[in-house]
Amino acid sequence: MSRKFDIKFGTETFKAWYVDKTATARLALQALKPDVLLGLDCETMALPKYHHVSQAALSPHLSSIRLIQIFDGKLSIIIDLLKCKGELLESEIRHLLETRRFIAHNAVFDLAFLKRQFRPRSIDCGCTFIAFKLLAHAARPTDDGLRAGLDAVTKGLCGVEVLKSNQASDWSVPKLTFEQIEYSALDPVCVLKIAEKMAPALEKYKLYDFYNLLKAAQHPIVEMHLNGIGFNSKEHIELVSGWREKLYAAKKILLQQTGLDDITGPKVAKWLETNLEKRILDDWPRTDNGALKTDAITFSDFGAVSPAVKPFGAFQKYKVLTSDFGGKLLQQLNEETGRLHPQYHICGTRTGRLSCSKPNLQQSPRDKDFRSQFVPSKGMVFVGADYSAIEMRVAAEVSRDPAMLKAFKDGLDLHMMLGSEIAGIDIETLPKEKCDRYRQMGKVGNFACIYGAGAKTLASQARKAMDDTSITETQTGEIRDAHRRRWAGYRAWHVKLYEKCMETLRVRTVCGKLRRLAPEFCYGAAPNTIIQGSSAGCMLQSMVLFQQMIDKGLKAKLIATIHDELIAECLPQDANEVKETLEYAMVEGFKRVFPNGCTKNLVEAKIGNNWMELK
DNA sequence: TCTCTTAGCGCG
DNA sequence: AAAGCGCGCTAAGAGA
Repeated sequence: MSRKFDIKFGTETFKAWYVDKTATARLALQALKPDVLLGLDCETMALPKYHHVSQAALSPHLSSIRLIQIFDGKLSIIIDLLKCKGELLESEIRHLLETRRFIAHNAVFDLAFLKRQFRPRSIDCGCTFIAFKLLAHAARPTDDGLRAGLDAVTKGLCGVEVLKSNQASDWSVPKLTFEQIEYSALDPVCVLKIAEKMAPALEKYKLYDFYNLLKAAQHPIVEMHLNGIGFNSKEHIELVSGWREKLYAAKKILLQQTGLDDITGPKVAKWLETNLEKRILDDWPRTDNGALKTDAITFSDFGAVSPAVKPFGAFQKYKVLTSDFGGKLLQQLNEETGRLHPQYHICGTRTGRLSCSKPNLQQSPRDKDFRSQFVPSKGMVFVGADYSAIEMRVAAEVSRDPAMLKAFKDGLDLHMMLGSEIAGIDIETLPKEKCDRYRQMGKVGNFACIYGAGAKTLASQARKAMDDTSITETQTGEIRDAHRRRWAGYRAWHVKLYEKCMETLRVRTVCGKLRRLAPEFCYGAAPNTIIQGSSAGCMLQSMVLFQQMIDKGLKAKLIATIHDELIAECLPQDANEVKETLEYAMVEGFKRVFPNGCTKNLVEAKIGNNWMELK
């Protein structure tokens, strides 16, 4: 039964209108004030056939929208889509979505459902969650204790208490309680109210340009989530059983050697404490709580001095592979699509990168057999590309180091260049058999030193990367010095940035994201934020551009992004066109951030039948 | 039994 | 003078 009632937001009172008749729903839509920004929220419910799936209501493939709530500043309408149906209503909602401006809290969630259910050509929708995170990162040095839920933000910005109990309630019941309806009416009100509070702050911190980029990026990001990625379960199961065998073999040896009942980090630490010689224990690194560290780098560092610690490394590798990537992925396959549907979190990091979860595609092992399990839909191919040495490129662009800039312009190998500096010999005269080793040292040096790593960190990194426990801190101190000589302009930029940062305690990426830093982070995190964050901005721009090409008719789907890599899929006969378009979008995305930047050898896309083949 | 923290590790 | 950074996920262990 349709119902009109009053709702209170603090001291203000607004009208609300719950509608459960199709004809009335159309009247309610027409009652919305024209031309104003609209607060938007949806409540979703699992489809009956997926009631057994936990959290099904969060997946757009396993559930549908129960309520759409829209607030125009005076009136909040709640349309019950379980009761209101029909093509006419659907086309009117689609028209509303295509022609009005909206704002929602964590809009990517609502957008995924709205896109699937109403297929609008586009939706102009801002996001108060993104805005809140941007402001938090600009104002606070850490995220500790930060709550970004709609209720917490409303309390924080407007001082108004709203119960969020409705969010977890069952939205699939045939007849909603009045409480459910009342609270659902309030959600879009909260969104519009906090948006009004945040707008001047975004202006003040000069965050609007970056906010608008993230707002645009919602579209490709929702597409990637909805599209998902194919996964070969059969091959995966075989690979994992191989890992398990290796794990058990390594475990058996260790159990015999140590006499322990199980091999766990804390137990191993205790065993080492009682079994290693004192002179080794004195040098062994410890955790914050005083226990012996039991990580791979420590084992690799001490493998040379004590043969007893060597077998722990291999065990750990397979322990992680089986627990993180064995079986867990299969559980996340979507029952409706049979695919993985990772979630990308806009503003999920303080630098401006995306983060990813359920599953986190970004941490997939580089193992060939593993990556080859990610596949296109039947009859399709992958087209993928990554930015070549994007962080070094951005380091060159922001620092204006003449040697780095020239190296990119001439298409040279920057790792080899640092390698020859370390060797103290010109590249041409460097003996062939020594080239690989020095290049690898140069690579480790380039990646660690731009963020201020010292000899100690560098030594651990080099020992692991080069599988050589004999590398000393004296040697890596020389790598650091060589880096400062070879890229002297970069060093000067870094020092200057550090000094400025210690005064302002803030750093801004080229794309405009502002980050507040604690003083102890001004040395390493400041250059990292600028370089990593601006690189991420290039990718955001390129995703937006590529999706625009798709909207204009390019026959492709966006599938995934892994920081500097973008993957699409298409029919084989369209692959060449898609490949060219992807390269264009990524080069253009870089140029949006660095209009005069060097794009030589920046991107080369590949066509393949699985993720591994794109490398 | 559940929740929270710590240590460790996968990736870029 | 010296200082790697950014995530998400898992198991183990501690505490409520």
